[in-house]
Amino acid sequence: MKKAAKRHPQRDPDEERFLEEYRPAEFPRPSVTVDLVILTVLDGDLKVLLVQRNEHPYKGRWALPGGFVRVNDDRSDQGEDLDAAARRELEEETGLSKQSAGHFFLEQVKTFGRPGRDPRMRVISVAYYALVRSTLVPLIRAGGDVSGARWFSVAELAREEPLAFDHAEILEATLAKARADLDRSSIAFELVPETFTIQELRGVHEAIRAEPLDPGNFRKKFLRMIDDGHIEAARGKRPTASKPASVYRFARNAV
Amino acid sequence: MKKAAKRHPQRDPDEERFLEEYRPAEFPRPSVTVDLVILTVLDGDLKVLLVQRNEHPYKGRWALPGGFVRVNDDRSDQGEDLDAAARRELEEETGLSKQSAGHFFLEQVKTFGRPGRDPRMRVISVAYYALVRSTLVPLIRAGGDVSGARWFSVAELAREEPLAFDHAEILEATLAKARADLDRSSIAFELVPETFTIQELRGVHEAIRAEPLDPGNFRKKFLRMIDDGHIEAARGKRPTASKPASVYRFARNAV
DNA sequence: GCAAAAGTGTTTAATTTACACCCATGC
DNA sequence: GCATGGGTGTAAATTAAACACTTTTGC
Repeated sequence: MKKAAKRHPQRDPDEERFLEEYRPAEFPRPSVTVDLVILTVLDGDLKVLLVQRNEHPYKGRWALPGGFVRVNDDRSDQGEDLDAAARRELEEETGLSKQSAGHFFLEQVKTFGRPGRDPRMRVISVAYYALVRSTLVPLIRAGGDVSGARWFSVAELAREEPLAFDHAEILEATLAKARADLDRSSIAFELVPETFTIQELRGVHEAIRAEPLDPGNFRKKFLRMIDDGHIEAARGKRPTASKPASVYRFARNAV
Repeated sequence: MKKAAKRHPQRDPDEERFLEEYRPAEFPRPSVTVDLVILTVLDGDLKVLLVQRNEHPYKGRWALPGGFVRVNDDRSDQGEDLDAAARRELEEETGLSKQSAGHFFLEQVKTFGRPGRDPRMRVISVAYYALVRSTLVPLIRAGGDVSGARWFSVAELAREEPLAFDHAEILEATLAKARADLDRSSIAFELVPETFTIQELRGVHEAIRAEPLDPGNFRKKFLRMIDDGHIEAARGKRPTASKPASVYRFARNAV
């Protein structure tokens, strides 16, 4: 990150004067929020964290957690970055801090701004999705300062109660992106423990794609990832209902 | 589109009263703009439309076209949709109207909101990319009301003058998305004429991926798309430097 | 012993990649 | 006639998909 003062070292005096005298125009502005789709895979089931609204509008409905992006027009401090706002919301909502729980996967999905999506005022919302290891889930209920937060199975959500605002649409777009990212990026490793078995990783893939995968074929793909250096063997075995399984680790230093 | 009055038919009187009395909070709000990455393929070269800034900041630099999203807080009219704002900008910038030139491909890329990206004030910008057939390009110069607009070869841009704001970053993210979309979606057809030859389509792929493709192998993939019903033969031949080539058409009615 | 899941192998088809080569046309 | 690029074919390597089978554990 560059310091604010050094951001435009090449600025000429003419421009300097322009900016000193500049006053933001009086055009109406929208509110801007970040909405979070926080996902985890628990018992082979894809789950999303929702909060219940206790104010109008959509009072009583379940909604994605989110909040306003902190902004202002001071030249020396224009507020927080979008990513920072999302990360702040994530930590507030889960009660997990970067220190206590390592890094979180967090990525922008899309921005939603249909007029009328919030009846109170014009709100434009930047949607992010976060992936949380199921090993951290038990910590969340304890730490979260927002009561009325609950994990919902994504599969069951469809036929349960409708979500607030356009959050069903946001969730849908996020799932589509997550499914696409699954093949192209390493997001699956964000949802398994530090070390994991082949079947655990397969479970994550199955949960996100919402369809079963052939264990034998998945294994072959997995072994290929070992050859490519993306995955490496770890020590120990994982006890299962039957034969104990070998555990592996994601090789962060991609070849 | 639903009518505003019917948007929440289920709203209860309690909520109705809440909304009547609701006054938007006094939190600072950012300006929100849309920035457009307008792409075309001309002579096998990927090009982007830029405008020269004639005001501070970044006076004289080249920038992506863009503008403010029109918003307000009236319950009956909260302003225009993000997609609509992008489409309006596109039509203003190119001088092409939907009527005169058919539809345009236009899709959201990502939202950029780093503090300080605009030194005047806090600006959050939703980036879109548009694809324009090269057959329409000649119309653009004539119709565009913005003078100082020019097509730049994307390949050459890197070593030419730097862009205004964070527009180099926006362009980079857009190119990455376009390359990813190329395999998964039918964007290539947005950049060839209504009927096209195999080589013309290959030229588009090569321009976006910035690398040559084997003509024979590309042909096989092309023929497979015919088998799948995505492409169909069209009447006529296209004269070339040598043997005339068969022309095809994109089958909109995907099977 | 038996169920359950780990782990292995086989077969077929489809796809990718790297080529060589023929053929029709404009000049 | 000959260069140019359209159009065709071949062979190896990799990947996807379907499925049968063997092994090791807990109970």
